[in-house]
Amino acid sequence: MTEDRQSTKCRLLDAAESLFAEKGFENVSIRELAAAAEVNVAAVNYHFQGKENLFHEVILRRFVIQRDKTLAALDDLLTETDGHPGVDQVIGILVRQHMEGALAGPGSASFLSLMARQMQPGHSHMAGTFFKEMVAPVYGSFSRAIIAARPGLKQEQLSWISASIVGQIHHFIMRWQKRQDLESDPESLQIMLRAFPPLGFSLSEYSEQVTEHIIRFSTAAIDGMYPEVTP
Amino acid sequence: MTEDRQSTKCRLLDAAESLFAEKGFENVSIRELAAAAEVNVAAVNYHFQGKENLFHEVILRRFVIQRDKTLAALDDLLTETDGHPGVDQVIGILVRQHMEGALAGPGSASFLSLMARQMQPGHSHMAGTFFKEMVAPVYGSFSRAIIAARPGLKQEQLSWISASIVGQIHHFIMRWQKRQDLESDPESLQIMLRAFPPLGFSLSEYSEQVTEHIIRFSTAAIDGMYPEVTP
DNA sequence: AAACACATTAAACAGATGTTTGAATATTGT
DNA sequence: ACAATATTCAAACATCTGTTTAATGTGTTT
Repeated sequence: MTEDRQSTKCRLLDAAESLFAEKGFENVSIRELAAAAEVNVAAVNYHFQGKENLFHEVILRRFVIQRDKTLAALDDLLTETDGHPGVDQVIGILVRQHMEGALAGPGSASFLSLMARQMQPGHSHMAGTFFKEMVAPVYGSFSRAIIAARPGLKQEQLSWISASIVGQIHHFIMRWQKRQDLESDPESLQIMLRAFPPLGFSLSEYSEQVTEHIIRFSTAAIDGMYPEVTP
Repeated sequence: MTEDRQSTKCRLLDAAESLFAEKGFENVSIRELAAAAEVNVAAVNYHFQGKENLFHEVILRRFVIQRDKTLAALDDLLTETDGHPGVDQVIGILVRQHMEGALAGPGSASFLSLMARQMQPGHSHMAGTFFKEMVAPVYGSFSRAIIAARPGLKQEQLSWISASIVGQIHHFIMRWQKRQDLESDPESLQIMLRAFPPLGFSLSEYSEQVTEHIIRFSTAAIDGMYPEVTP
C-alpha cells in the first residue's frame, strides 16, 4: 500500500530525528532505532542503505523545512514593510525562526542539536550540501533584507554582523539545552542559574527575553559601528 | 621507573586529547589510542580505570590550564590599569585567551573541540565539574573586570552581555574549524569563503580580525545599550 | 639475593555493533 | 485470479567494542 510504504520510512525518519538529536549519531544503535519506530532492524538498511544515509536524510529534511520557513518569513517582512524593514525586524525574524526550530520542534530539541552534530568532524561529506542548500540561501536572503534596512552597509561588514548574530543565537539555544541536561544534577543547575538567571524561566519566556536581547544588543552594535546616514 | 610511570600516562593523555578533539569520544577506540600513544591496550584501563575516566582527565587537565591562563591575564590587566581597565581591554583578553586555547594548542584544535563535545548530552556527569571549576571562576573574574570598567552595570545586564560575547567567540572558532574540515571539498569551501571572506586569510590574521571585530561589535553594543555615565 | 610492589604485555572475553540473508508476507499491475 | 514486485521478518554474519586475565618483566627494598 502506498500509504504504508511511506509509513515505515516516515516512522523511521521521525524516530531517528528524535533519537539522533537526543543522544547523538554514534550513541543510537540501529536496533534502538528500529524499536522506537516499531519496525524491523533490516528496515533501515532496506529503505536507507545504511545508518549514515538515514542520518543524512534526517537532517536534510529538517534543513529544508527550516530554510523555507525562514525564507518565507523574510519575504513576508519585506512585502509588509514595502521593502523598507527595520534592522530590528530583520534580526528578530532570524532569531525567532532559529529559536522555534531549535527548541520547539517535535521531540523538543531537534533542529539545532542535529545541526551541531552535523558540524562535527567525520560528517563533513554533508557539509557541502549544508552550505549550498541551507547557509547560502538563508544568508543571501538575510543579507538583502538587512541591506534594505541599511542601504549603506557593505557586503563584508554584513558578513561580520551576521556571524555575530548567528553566534549569539546558537549560544543561547545551546544554553537552554544544557540547562535541560542539568535537571538531573540540581547542584550544578543551581550554579548555572546563578551565573545566568534567565534560564530560570519557562521556555517561552526565555525565548522572548533572548530574542529581545539579541535584537537590542545587535542593533546597538550596528548603530554604533555603522551610524545610519539619515539625511 | 618513576619517570616512565608518568611517561605512559602522559603519552596516553596527550594522544587522547588530540584524538578526542579530532574525531570525538565515541569515534576513538582504545586500540587506536594505545597505538597512537605506543602503549598496550590494557594501559588505559590500568591507569585510568576505563575510557570514560581518561576522557574526564583529559578535559579537566586542559580546562585547568585554560582557566588559570585566563584568570592570570585578567588579573594582570587589572593591576596594569590600576583597577580601571577599558571594556575593550577586558573583552580583548577573553577573546584572545579563547582563540589561543582553541586554535593554537598542541594538535591545532584541542580545547574548544573538547569543550564542544563535553557539552553534548551523555557527558552531563562532567557538566557539574565544568561549571564549578571552569565557568564559574572565569565568569566571576570577567564580571568583576567589566564592572571595574563600567561601574554602573548591573549583574543581570552583565549576564546577557557576557553570553553574547562568549557566543560570538565560540561561533568564530567553530567557523575556522569547519573551514579546515572543508579543505577536502574545494567547491563547498569556495561557497563558505564567498559567504564569509575573513576565512580566506591565515589563522593569525583571522584571529586578529575576529578579535578586533568582537571587541568593536560588543563595546558598541554595550555603549548603545547602557550609555556610560561620565560626569 | 630474595621478596616485594608496580608496570607492561599478549591473549582471551563477553557483548554490542552495522549489515546481510533467504524465506514469508503483502501489494501491485494485468 | 495470477504473476510480479515490493516489503517485512527472524536469524545469522563478521567485525569491532571496552574490559579483564594471567603471565612476564622491571626497579626498589629488605
